[in-house]
Amino acid sequence: MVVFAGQGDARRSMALLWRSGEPDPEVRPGPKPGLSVDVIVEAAIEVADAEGMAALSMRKVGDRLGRTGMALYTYVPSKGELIDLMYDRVLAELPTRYDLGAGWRPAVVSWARHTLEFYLRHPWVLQVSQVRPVLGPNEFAMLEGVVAVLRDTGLTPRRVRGVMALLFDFVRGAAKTVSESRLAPSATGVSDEEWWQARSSLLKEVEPEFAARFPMASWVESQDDEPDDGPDDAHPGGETFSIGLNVLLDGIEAAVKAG
Amino acid sequence: MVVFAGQGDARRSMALLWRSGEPDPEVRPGPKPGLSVDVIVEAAIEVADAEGMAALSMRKVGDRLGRTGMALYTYVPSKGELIDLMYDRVLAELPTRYDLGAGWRPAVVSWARHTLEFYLRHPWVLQVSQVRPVLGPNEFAMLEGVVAVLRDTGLTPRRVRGVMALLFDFVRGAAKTVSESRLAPSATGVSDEEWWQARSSLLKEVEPEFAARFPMASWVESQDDEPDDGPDDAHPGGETFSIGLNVLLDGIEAAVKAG
DNA sequence: TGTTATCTTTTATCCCGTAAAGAATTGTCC
DNA sequence: GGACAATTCTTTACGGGATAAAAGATAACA
Repeated sequence: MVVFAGQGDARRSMALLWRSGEPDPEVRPGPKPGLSVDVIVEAAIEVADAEGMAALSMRKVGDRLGRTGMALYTYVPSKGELIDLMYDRVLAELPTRYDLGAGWRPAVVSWARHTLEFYLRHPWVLQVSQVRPVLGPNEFAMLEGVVAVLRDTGLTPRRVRGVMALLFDFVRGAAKTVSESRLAPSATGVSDEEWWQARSSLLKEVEPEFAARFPMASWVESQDDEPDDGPDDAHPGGETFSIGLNVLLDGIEAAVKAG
Repeated sequence: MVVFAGQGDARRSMALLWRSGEPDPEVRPGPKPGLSVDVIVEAAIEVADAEGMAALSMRKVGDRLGRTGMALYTYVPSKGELIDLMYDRVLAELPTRYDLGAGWRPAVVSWARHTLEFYLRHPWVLQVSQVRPVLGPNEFAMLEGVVAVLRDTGLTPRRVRGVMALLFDFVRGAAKTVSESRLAPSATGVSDEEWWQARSSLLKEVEPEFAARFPMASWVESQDDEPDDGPDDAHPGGETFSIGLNVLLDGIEAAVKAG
C-alpha cells in the first residue's frame, strides 16, 4: 500500500509538522492531556520498526500507550498525518552535512552508507510516498546534506536533481531488497537459504529444462572465476551495493568531466 | 503495503505459475467451472490497472465476473497467489530480447524505455515485493533480455548482477515517481501544479525564513542558466530520467573499461 | 435415485479507519 | 456552592477488507 500524505486539512498538517501551532493558552478547562503528539509519534515508530508498516494500526498504537485507538484522534487528525509525522521525525537521524575534505566522492559514499543504514533501521519509511514529499523540516534538513555534496561537483542544479533522484532510487532499492529479505523469512519461520533451496528445487520440479530454456538467467547466477577483489566489505547490502555504488560514482564523474 | 508471495502451499503456487497442474480428467461430476484462473487474473489486472493496488479486493474482482468474492477461492488459494499470477502474467508484455547491433548502450536505453513504460502501464507492479521473486516463467523470460544485453559488455556475472540491480532500482524509482505524481492529484481532484502551489505557499507561511534556513534546497530547485541541450525528449520520466540514465550508462562504461 | 464431487453463495469471525455520541474531568463565571 | 463550557477519552457503530466454515446448487456416476 502506498501511503499518501494526509490530504485532510493541509494547513493543520503543516502546522503539526513544523510545530507552528499557536502555543496554547496555559490554563484551559477540561482534563489535562495524558498524551502528546510526540509520545504518539514515538510509540507509532516503535510499532512500525518492530512489526512493519502493515502492522501499524491506530488501535495498536493506542494500546501501547494505555489508551484506545480513538484517543489518538484528539492529537492527530488521521492515520495519514501520523505517518507523515513519523516520517519526518525519524529523518532527524540523518546527518545534515558530510565532510568534503577529501572531495565529493567519499562524501557521497558516506551519504549512501548512512542512508542505507537508516532505511534498514526503519524499513517502513520505504513505504511512505516520495512523490509528494511530506515537506517537513527534517526532510529539508536532510536534503541540505546531499545537495551540498553534489553541488561540490560543479554540476548544474538540473543535473544535480537528476543525480539525486538516481542516488535515492539506488539506495532505496537496495534497502528494500535487504530489508524485505530479512523480513520475509522471519514471517514464515524459514531461513533465507532454506527458502531459496526449497524454491529452486521446486523450480527444477516444475521446469526440468530450466537451464536450456533460460540460459542467460543461468549464466548470471553463476559464480565468477574472478577472485574477490580485496576483502569483501562487511557492510549491509554487501557486494551488490558496492558494485552499484561504484558504477554510480563513475557515472557522476563522467558527467562532471563532461562539464 | 508490501505484498509477499503466497507463503501457503509453495508447490501449488509454483504449479499455478508454471501451469503444470495435471490436466484434469475430461469428465467430472459437479457443475462446470464458470470461471478460470485466466479470466480471474485478467479481471484482477483490469481492476489494478484502473484503480491501483490499494483498491484491489477479492470482492471487487468477483463482482466484475458476476460472482461473489469467495467464488475466486475455488481457483486461487489466496489473494497473495493471485497477485503473483497477475505479476507474472503482465510481465509477458516485456521484450525478451533487444537489438545489440549498435552495441550495448542503445540496447540498455531501449530496455530502460520499455521497462519504464511497462511500469507506467501497470503501476501496481511496483508494489509487488521484488526480493523473493515470484519466480514465474515470464519473469525469467524477461530477465533473459536484460542479461543478454549486459553480458555483451563483457562484465563478469558478479558485476552484471550489480549493474542489473542498479538499473532496476533506477527504472522502478523513476516509474514510482511518475506514476504516483499522476495518481495522487486525481485522488484529491487537485492538479499537480495546484498542489505544489498550495504547498509552497503554506511553506512560506509556516517557515518565513525558508531560503536562509535551507540554502541548498533552495539552490537545487532553482533554474539553471544553462539552456536546454537540444530539444527535450517527450518521453515519460522526462529530463530527470534521461539525465539519470546517461549517468548510469557512463558508469557502466567506466566499469567495462576498467575490465 | 441416490451418491459424490464440484462450484458458488451465505454466514460468520476478526481485522481495519474513523464518525458520532456519551462519560469523565477540570477550568471559569455567578 | 452550582451551572456551564471545554477538553480528554471511551463506547458504540458503520462499512470495508481477507477468508474459514457451512450450506446450497449442479452435474456426472453407480
